[in-house]
Amino acid sequence: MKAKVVSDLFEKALVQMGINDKYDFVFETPKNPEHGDLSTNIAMRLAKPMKKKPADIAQEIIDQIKGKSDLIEDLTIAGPGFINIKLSPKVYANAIKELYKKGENICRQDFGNKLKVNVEYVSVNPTGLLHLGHGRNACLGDTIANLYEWTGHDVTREYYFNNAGNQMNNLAQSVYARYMQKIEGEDFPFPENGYHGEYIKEIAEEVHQQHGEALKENTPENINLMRKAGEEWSFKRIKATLARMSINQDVFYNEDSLYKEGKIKNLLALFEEKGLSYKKDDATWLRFSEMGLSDDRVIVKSTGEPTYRLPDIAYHREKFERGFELLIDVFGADHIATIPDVMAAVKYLGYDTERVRPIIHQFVTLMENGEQVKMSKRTGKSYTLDDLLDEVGSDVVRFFLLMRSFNTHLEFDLDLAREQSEKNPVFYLQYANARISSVIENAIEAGAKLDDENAKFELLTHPSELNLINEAMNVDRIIKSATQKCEPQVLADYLRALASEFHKFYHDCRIIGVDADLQTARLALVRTIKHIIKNSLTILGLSSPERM
RNA sequence: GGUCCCGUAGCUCAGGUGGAUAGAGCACAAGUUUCCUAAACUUGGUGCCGCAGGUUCGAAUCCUGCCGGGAUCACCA
Repeated sequence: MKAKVVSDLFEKALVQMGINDKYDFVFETPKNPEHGDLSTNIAMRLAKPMKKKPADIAQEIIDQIKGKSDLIEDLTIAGPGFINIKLSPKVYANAIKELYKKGENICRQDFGNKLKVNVEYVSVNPTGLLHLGHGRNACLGDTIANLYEWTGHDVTREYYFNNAGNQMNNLAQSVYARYMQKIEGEDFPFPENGYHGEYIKEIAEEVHQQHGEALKENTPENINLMRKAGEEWSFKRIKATLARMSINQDVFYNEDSLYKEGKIKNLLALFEEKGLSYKKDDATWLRFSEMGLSDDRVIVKSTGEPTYRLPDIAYHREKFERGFELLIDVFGADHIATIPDVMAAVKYLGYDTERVRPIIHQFVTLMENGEQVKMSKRTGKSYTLDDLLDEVGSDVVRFFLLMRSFNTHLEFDLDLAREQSEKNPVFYLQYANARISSVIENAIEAGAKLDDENAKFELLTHPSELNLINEAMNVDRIIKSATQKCEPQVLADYLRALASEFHKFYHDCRIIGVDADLQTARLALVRTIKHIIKNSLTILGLSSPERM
């Protein structure tokens, strides 16, 4: 935003100097405020092609620009050849006015051009409850979807699940065993690789309540009932847990429909037709070795069942066929190995892999008193996402899961999360919003009028005001960057910086009761800040309480 | 062994396309409120940026090799 103000001037200056080629140079905000509001490395970039000293080039540029714009107060040469630019306060006044006009639309952008985006996340099979890692996946996916929505994309939130196959059999047999143990005692054998979670007992209990002892025989029909019961029980709770974090997906895509609708068959036929698959040892193999990967892999087992790769590939193809132009897949680090296979196959099928964006997030560990927590103290069972939501609430869970870059291992500090005080970073943000609400309320009571597009923003000259405006000016860049990087952490970090500038401003500058014009300008400023904070919190999926 | 992620302050982590004196939160210490919410603000300091080379005016950032931690490498999903 700031750079826009000066870049034209610089480009004109270069033309004046007879430099018409494009060179790579940047404007940036110096870390050290003594270096001005903006600085550019242009002179250093030109030193080599022009065969002159950076300082001399810088001086030439400065001579060209100086005095030509009332937006620039001063230009100086510093360090190895930087040009430091001191902007006139007018730049900030213009900027905050522009932001103020956006009102509640302030975090919205439209660079998405209605691109059809599919964000797939959570996607756990209905065999149990959600845990912390799933929580990270869910919050990431949901927030990425929010970001894309706010930037003008046409977003579909999707959940892909599989309620067939080995794991579901396993679930069914586990429920059956618990059911039988209930009737015949603890000696009834439990399947070796069964699901040991306590929740299986709950499911068995429900089955028992509903059917009594009628399902004692290990028949396919009865096992199928167990499976259904387990699936429904799990899905109900998964959805409920997600809803507690305000996560509601649009499409629940069942892997099974790929079979029912012949998508798997079609794909197999296509692979065969293209000579990409072959039979060996009764299995069907895909020639990944011809797609740039090292080894061929089985896609249909000798038993006739496909491996996970086949439906995964078919599913991606299906998403493209449904018209999506960008596929974002949110996976945990344990899925890392499947991605190259899918990508290679998708590419070979003629789709643009640039349009597939796998987001692999690292694991989460829950820490308490410096030690890893695996079991819930209260229940003695393994720690679920619901347990965490019970303890600290959705806002804290979401923020903690989002405040770190997805590709670093995340330590969830339970002690800090439990802290209902200023130590908790979530409250720091929400408090800024609540403070502004309160000020606005008081201002209205005192008879201040709020809707003033003609507010005299040029009166905002206190360093704390300028710093706050300066931070607010970054909002578009941040939202865009967070979206393109699929990195909510960028926004979370920005929000903290913005809240910090706000709190400093609040401390230094009174709003109500100062000179009328200044009061109007400051009210307009804090309302703008409030919109940014509130919208950012919304994008992150957090609430913005008006009072705290 | 191959592939991916990570290694930055006591701890947890940031570090837009390479830039000037590497930052924040927490923890620790001291202070600020007759005045719009003190869940706030102010002050205090610590870094072989894992190691070693390379690229260049300039590297925490890019390249190569190594070391350490995590994940993953099925006719399991």
